[in-house]
Amino acid sequence: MATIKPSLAKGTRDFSPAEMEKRNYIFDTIKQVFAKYGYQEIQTPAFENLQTLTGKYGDEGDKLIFKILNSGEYLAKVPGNMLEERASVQLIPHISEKALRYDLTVPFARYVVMRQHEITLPFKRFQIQPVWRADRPQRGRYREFYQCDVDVVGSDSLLHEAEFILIYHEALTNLGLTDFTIKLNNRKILTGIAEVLGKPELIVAMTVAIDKLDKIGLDGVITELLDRGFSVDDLKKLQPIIQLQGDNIDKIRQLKRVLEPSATGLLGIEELETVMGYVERLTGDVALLNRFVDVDITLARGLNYYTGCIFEVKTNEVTMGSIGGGGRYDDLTGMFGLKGLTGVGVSFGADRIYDVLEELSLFPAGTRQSTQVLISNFDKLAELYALPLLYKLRNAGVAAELYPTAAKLKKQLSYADAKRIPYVLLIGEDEIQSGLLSLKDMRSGEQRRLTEANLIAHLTES
RNA sequence: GUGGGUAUAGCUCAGUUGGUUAGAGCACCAGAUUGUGGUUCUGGGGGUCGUCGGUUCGAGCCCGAUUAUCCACCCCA
Repeated sequence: MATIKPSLAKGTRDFSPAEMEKRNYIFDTIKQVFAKYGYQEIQTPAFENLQTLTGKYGDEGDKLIFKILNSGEYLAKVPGNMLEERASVQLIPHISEKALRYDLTVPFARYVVMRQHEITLPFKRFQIQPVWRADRPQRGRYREFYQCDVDVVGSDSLLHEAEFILIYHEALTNLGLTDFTIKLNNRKILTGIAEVLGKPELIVAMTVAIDKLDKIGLDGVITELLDRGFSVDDLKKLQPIIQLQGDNIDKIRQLKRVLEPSATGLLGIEELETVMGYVERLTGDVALLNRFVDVDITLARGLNYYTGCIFEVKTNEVTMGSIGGGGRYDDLTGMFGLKGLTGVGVSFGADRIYDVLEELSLFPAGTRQSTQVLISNFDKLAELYALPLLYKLRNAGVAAELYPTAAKLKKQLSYADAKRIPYVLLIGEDEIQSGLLSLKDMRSGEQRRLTEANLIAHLTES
């Protein structure tokens, strides 16, 4: 076989031992918080039936799903002249029946429907697995990345929304982040605004436009809204809402006034108040809400499916897209035929959080070394002497390894140094004869001679 | 899908208006030290200058194409 230059597929990464340690630190920290709030872990397959995934993420989303080519003579089944016409999109279902999962929420919905008779509602689950998107990679955007999802299905209590705020706050704080914003909105408020303007059918156009406020500015938003069918009169009403000022209480007060004519809009407001009331009651801390939570009606993410509260988390310490997001779906499982089951959940973007922690140097230093003691290898005799000791050390719970060949001592010590092994045990002729083994502390450089029993005792307590 | 930047050693990069043998730091290997790493000193290996074509007496440098990669937009974690 011809050799080829080794390279990674676009948007993917290898993880070295050092990187895995940091990644696991993130996963462990997040997991611990999830578990504390009563969520249980599940996993689902890396790929699903294509049908399970298509049509769930909008037209744009469908394009970004990695499809898996059928096996065998996959072109044989393609009907008629589809091949000559080169109609790619129409061709896809004929040549692909499987695809890599695009997120964790849709597979979870499928899981819930398939297991509806065995799960107890409300069902609280978390899931930490990679997802794949055929997006163009750039800063903070990968084609393979991990999501850490936490969802509850079958409960309409807004307590969950409140707890998600606390989960975000606790997990991110535990990771060392100090300045981040949990943006909060509610789909019903957006619906209400469109109703008040008398143009409920334009809600999507409206939210897409005002979502861009911080990117294209007020003038840009106004231009876009006029293009999309809003009148100058509408804009007069809209403008004060888009540019809401003040703290959360002030914003809600202003919104209430504007949304007076819309029952749906007022319900959205009430939901936000309930959520924030829960957070306040749980923590007894109003400052937490003021510091980390920001009611932001320009937040419109995932509008296609969210029906209640919408979340998005951004760090203010570095420039990075959102590091988390989520919301409530009133009909999470409806697309799989199970009606009337509500779901709410949020997600952490572990890979982006990694980049943020790296940039801020927030990873704890040298969290854990793999091997505690390296036994040197002088010659065959020393090796034979060392083998039973190696076994004893491991049985005593000491992570130990024997250098596999009788290389120069310099090389063996360099190996220990590169691997940050704190102790090296030197066993040569003297040591074998006296039974006193030389233990070198690699950090201080000090060396002491110990009996086997003392050595094991020393290493197990340190 | 749209727009821009970059491509030179394993890594990060320098390389003058186009001119002899393409450099540095780090990393790696060896020696100084035959049983002592990390520090120091000395030496060494390693390059189709992304690829293909063009201009020129002469191209790492200029031009074109192509590929890869990064950044921004759309969208998203």
